[in-house]
Amino acid sequence: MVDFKKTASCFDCYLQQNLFCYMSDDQLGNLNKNRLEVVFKPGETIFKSGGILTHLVCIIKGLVKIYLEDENNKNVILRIAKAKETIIGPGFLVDNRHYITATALEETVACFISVEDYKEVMRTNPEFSMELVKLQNEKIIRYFDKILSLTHKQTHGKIAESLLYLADYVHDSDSFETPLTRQDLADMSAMTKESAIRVLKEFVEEGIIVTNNRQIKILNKEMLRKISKIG
Amino acid sequence: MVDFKKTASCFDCYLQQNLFCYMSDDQLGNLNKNRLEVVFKPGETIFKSGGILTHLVCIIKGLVKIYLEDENNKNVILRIAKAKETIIGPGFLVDNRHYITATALEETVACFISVEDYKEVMRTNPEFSMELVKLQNEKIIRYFDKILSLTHKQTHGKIAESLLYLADYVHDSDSFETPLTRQDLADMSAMTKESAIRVLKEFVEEGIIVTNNRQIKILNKEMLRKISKIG
DNA sequence: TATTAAAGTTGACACACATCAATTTATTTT
DNA sequence: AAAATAAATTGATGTGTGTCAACTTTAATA
Repeated sequence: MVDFKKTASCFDCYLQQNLFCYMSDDQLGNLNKNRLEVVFKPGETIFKSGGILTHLVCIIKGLVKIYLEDENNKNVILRIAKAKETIIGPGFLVDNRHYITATALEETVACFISVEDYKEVMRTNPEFSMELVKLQNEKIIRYFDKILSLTHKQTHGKIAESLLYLADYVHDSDSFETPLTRQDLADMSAMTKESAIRVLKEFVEEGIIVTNNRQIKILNKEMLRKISKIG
Repeated sequence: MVDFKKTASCFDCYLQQNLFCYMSDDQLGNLNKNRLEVVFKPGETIFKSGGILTHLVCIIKGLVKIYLEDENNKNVILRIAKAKETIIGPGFLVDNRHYITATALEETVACFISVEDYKEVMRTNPEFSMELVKLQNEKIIRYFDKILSLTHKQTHGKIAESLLYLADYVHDSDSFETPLTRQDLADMSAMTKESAIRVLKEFVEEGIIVTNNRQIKILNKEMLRKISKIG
């Protein structure tokens, strides 16, 4: 029997998340049968809010912007997903609709796994299901944090938080060139792009960061943390 | 063997949620052994953010305010839980900490079921786990809605939404006496109590609602929906 | 390289909402 | 029933941030 754990790169991702580690070769083989890989160019939509959720998406390579859209074309960016993450929209097991939109920020390779296959694994593998509940709960914790900061903090605190998120989570460095536009930064922080630009400018003037278009370097991280904390 | 489905009132709640419907009498018996019921008076805390999550709470009777607290004692009310609902905090299967605070709004009877017992059921009952993922995902969908309205809508839209929530979900009537204070209404809608009061006053002046302290009657629901929609 | 489009930047202005303070009305306690 | 506490209300005021418009810079396209 083929060792899918070695041939299929998306399974590497799952294994790293402890999601598939209790799975038999039979189960993996079945998953592998229907899965498919797609390459997305920057700006392309992977799936769109309102659409039908037929597959779960595992990111093999790239960076993905995950956001909410409202009626007035105003967006809230929930998070930036990286390689080895699986995007499981909340429509899964509910109404099989997408509530979030996912677009590629850079060239992205995504692996699509059928919802039905996923459900079959859940039926036969309790550990897998528990891991899934855990993953969803971790997301809920992040959303709680987001709700608090978007509602209670003002512009400086919110931009500080977004910069820390980019450095610590997305780019893994205090000096980075981000594919995010100023509008994206504003959508992450629930404000207008003009406000985002003005706050960034102030941070530069105060020597907290240096910017050159999308190149951002954090000089005083402690201060950013403080600003983020006090709001 | 005792029919726990008939003797233990909290199991009625679970059965109504389809959570325990696939469970054997053995499994129910085990759950029943450790469970305990507690009565809370209005204003009393059922569990507190930051505390250890040792039990899941099923509300048998009453009304519970579930909210987030930040460092500056500002709260965001996420939802009002009613009888027959189970409160499963996101710390479950993650770090066993509470991220939300739950307080009784009226006399409330709560049934506590041990986290370990719950996990045991998940291990032996895949349908139960899937139902749990579904419940968590339904919550995430609601939180997405909340994030959008709290960040994009202004005071009138947010209060309109809160009033509709109270009428349609909490009190099941367009005319109700709510245990929520004006401060609570403000915390639900992410604004100050003064703003909440002023918006309510305008709604009264425009003939959309009638208020007498905590007694609220919706006169023009269509208008409320419209205001909520346009923000 | 010229041309067009998109993204970024800046300033002037308006206003929605928070803040603060004072007062009235409810609710609880003695 | 009186006193004390908590909740609700109202007005005056300040300001943070959105809006609009003009302009500059960068990136994309012909």
